[in-house]
Amino acid sequence: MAYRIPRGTQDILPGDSEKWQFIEQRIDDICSRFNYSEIRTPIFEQTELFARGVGDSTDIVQKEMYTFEDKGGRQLTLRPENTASIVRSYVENKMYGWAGQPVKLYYTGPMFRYERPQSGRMRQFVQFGVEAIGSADPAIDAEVIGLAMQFYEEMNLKGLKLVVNSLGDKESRKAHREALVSHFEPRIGEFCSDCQERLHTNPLRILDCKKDKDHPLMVDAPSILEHLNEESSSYFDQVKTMLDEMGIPYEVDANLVRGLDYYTHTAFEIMIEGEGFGAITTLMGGGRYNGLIGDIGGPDTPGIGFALSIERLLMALDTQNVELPAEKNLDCYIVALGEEAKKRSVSLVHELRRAGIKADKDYMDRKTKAQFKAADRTNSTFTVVIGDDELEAEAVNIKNMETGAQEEVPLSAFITTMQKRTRRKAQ
RNA sequence: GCGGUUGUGGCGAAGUGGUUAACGCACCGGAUUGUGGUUCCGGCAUUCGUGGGUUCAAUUCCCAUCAACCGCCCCA
Repeated sequence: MAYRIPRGTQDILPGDSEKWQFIEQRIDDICSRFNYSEIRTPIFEQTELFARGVGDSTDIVQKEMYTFEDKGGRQLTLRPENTASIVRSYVENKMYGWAGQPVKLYYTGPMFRYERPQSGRMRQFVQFGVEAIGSADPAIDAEVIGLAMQFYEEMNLKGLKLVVNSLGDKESRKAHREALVSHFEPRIGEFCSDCQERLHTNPLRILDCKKDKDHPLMVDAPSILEHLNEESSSYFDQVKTMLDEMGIPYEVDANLVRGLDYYTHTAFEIMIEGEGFGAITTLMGGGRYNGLIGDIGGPDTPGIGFALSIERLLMALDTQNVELPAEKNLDCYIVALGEEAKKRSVSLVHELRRAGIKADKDYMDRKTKAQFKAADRTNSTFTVVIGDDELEAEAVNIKNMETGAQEEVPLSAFITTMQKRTRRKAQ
């Protein structure tokens, strides 16, 4: 084989594409109920947007971006996530001036990260996410989290765990950061090289380190929750209270940090428990990003959102044996016998389709028996036989594939008869 | 970037240093004329990821390379 699919990408073939379509319908449906509108932004942006938006110290920016230069010498990057793009669009299109604040948006589309592919991790993967921009009401935090939980519930996924934390506002984060530096600095030499780096770039992420998680200093490391100022603390309490009132169970994890720099206040993740999942347990991640819009050059505006991977959703559904509709079926398959009938079947099948009927015919010059087999494979409700006898009689033979019953119908009444039998109407 | 496993027809999967590379599924054809889902019969890899080496001989041994899968880091 001469050409291969690029590493870390996949073809979604018939049999699976129906599952994707189904999920996409459910996304559109739930977002419409929550009053979120779809936004579609480009698949690539200026590299600088991600570097600034996502954060220079993040793994995404440091080692995972697909960056290239175009013929005009512009530095561009395939989007590794969508929030930065949406915020760019929000600012560029001056959405802060729109009627109907907050602006509530959702998207579904491919994201790109240069990673070693493995279970649940691809170089091109599809995220569904929402962003609510313009409101600093804890109720919108609860709504966004509630939307994510409701989505999984409607997909019949079980064993989910919602984890929440607060990263506080700028002031709280600064206090926490200083506490972290003074806590770790004296013994930073005992930590891994990544953590030594993090001490100055982003000490918060030391808490997230898996290598050093058993180090004695980790146990009594300063918690962000202890450094929240009154406003931040009260905000977090309100979000939690609302989740309680909505009947959404959650766990507070003070070490939940998230890998992107822009988060403030509420951060959350949905994990899945259970076997057969490889190394991946995070299905969705999100949080509030009150500084981001300002960082990107817009007015100081609060925002919150989440993103989840469709691939991981499908994996989860698969491990729990949740069936998704994938079967296709046809109303009518035309079996044509003889040269004359084969020619005639071309326009016949077209007429059926114009009449709203799902129809197909043989294109492989198969024998009678094989055409019936093919009809059977398409799960067709009816088979229509047209051969020399029928042509002579100006009629067709309609066979019900379930009962085996056949009836002769005049050609002139064929289409209307099929419409009645299949209850289809012209489009 | 590092580590592990694997690489035989459309798919699944045996196999051996030496004439024609099992088997199952799928597919195609046939079992008296134009009728499916069962059964029976027949067909379907000059070739064993790619390149090189050892050998009289390699799909089987060695080396390299590529790819896939899984794991680490981190994430969705």
